[in-house]
Amino acid sequence: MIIIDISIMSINGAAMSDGEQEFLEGYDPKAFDRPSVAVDLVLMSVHERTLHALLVRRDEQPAKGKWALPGGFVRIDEELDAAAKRILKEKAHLQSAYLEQLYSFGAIGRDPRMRVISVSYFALLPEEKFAQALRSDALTLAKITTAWTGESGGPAEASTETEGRLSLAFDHADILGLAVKRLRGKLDYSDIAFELLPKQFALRELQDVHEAILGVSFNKPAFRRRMLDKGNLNPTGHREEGVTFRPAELYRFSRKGNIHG
Amino acid sequence: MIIIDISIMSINGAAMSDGEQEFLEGYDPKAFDRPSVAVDLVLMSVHERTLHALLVRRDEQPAKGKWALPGGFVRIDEELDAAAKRILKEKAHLQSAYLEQLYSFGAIGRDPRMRVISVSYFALLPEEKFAQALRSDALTLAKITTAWTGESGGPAEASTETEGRLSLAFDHADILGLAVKRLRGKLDYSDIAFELLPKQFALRELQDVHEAILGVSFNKPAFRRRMLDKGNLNPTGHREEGVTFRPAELYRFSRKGNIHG
DNA sequence: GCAATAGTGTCTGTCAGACAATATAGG
DNA sequence: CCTATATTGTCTGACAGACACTATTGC
Repeated sequence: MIIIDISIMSINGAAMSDGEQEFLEGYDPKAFDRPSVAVDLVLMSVHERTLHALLVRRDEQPAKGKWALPGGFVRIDEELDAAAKRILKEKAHLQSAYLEQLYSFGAIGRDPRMRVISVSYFALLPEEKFAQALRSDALTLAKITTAWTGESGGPAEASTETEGRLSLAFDHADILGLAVKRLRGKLDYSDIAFELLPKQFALRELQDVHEAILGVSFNKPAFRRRMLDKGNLNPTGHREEGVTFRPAELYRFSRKGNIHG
Repeated sequence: MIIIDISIMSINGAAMSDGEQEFLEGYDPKAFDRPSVAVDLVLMSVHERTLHALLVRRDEQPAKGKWALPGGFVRIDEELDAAAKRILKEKAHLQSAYLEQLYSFGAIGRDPRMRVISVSYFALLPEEKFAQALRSDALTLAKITTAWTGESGGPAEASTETEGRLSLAFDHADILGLAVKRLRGKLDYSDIAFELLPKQFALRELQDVHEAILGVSFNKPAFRRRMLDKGNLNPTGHREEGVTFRPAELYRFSRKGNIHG
């Protein structure tokens, strides 16, 4: 048995009006009992031409020893986005990242402790920032694969060189799968690809990002044209360094576009 | 006190390890103060070539007298989707509808009573079903407009013939706006347009739905070709009735497509 | 026949894919 | 010059928009 003191349920609110009090008393007590709300982050980047995510090893029950998405409970006086940012700092040691709310997972048995509703976020990072996050021992960089392609959806698998396929905690394989689906879906009509690249990048790097995420390969001249015709890539005049062949021009993304006149 | 038998916690999955069991017995739920979790529904349809939504007049504080999205609290032993379906039945008197989770809103002061995190859903109905929902006096059919078009986003406005522009409760104008944005975004790559039409419909009706939602008008032959070329519309052999001009062929949507050989 | 809308055929501009050709770095 | 990759140019096929044309219903 678990014994829960219901008195904790009313500490948080402002004073209630009479009408409200009456309204609440007419309810089934189970309707008034509250779930916990958590935030889980899917931190993704492209590394070695493959989609990767950051996972944390659980050192507490439940699912102790398994790999999980970095997450934590939302505080009673904390906005959802603020909770996501806090977890980004606390668990991944990152000051900032592109963050976007993904989906809320609320299946009854997803956490064996109690009813937990998890608001998931997906986060995108340029590869350079992964190193910073990986200073923590508890974190690993896992390769992400899906059995499906394109629209369909479903869970994703995570694996590392040393451990092979990882067993993920809770319903985190589903969350990961949805994050991949969303990423694939938004890639070509939004600007999120640039969140995965450094400030300056070669067009080939941009193409690698697209190919890694969508799992397809593109015709190079057509891809170049398609990207440049959008009018939001500006050549910097700088070139790649340290390559043994012709160095590529580096471009910079600018949100504004080139519409003037 | 509420006493919960922990046996209900294990319906979901594999048996728990010894360590997990031990952990659960020592777990103190008081450690976290919890927000309330609610579900709000954006019930939409196309009526008289315009996007409309179902709103309910609040007869309780807070925001008494204002119009709001039909909603309610999620019960502690209820899945999120199940809560959405329950509210669909209780508040809109509808047995079924296309339902899809939209976004979770958790701003601190969005509900003056207490911290409420609202998981919003958007629902699509064929116009015929609106009549059924409107049997309740508390409900109204409001015309939805947005100051923005296309991708940008922002709040939406609701209005009726009798009351003009409505003042919506809480952050419901934002939720409505996001629902419209999602609907516009998914319209041409998904099958959701057919959720807004009866089983059999004329191509002109399908075009009306697209035009009402996107706020643009299409070239008729091009629209026809685009829809028919997808291969998931089957002519029924039946025709429109009660029109004073040439009656249109009625089509039926089939998810499978025509891929055979 | 007339009005009104359904449905078809054809031209054309846009754009992505294929592929060949040229450019430039290190050696 | 050779290798490897960047970058450009040209052809072509798919497809949406424009628009003129034909078809069918009630009156």
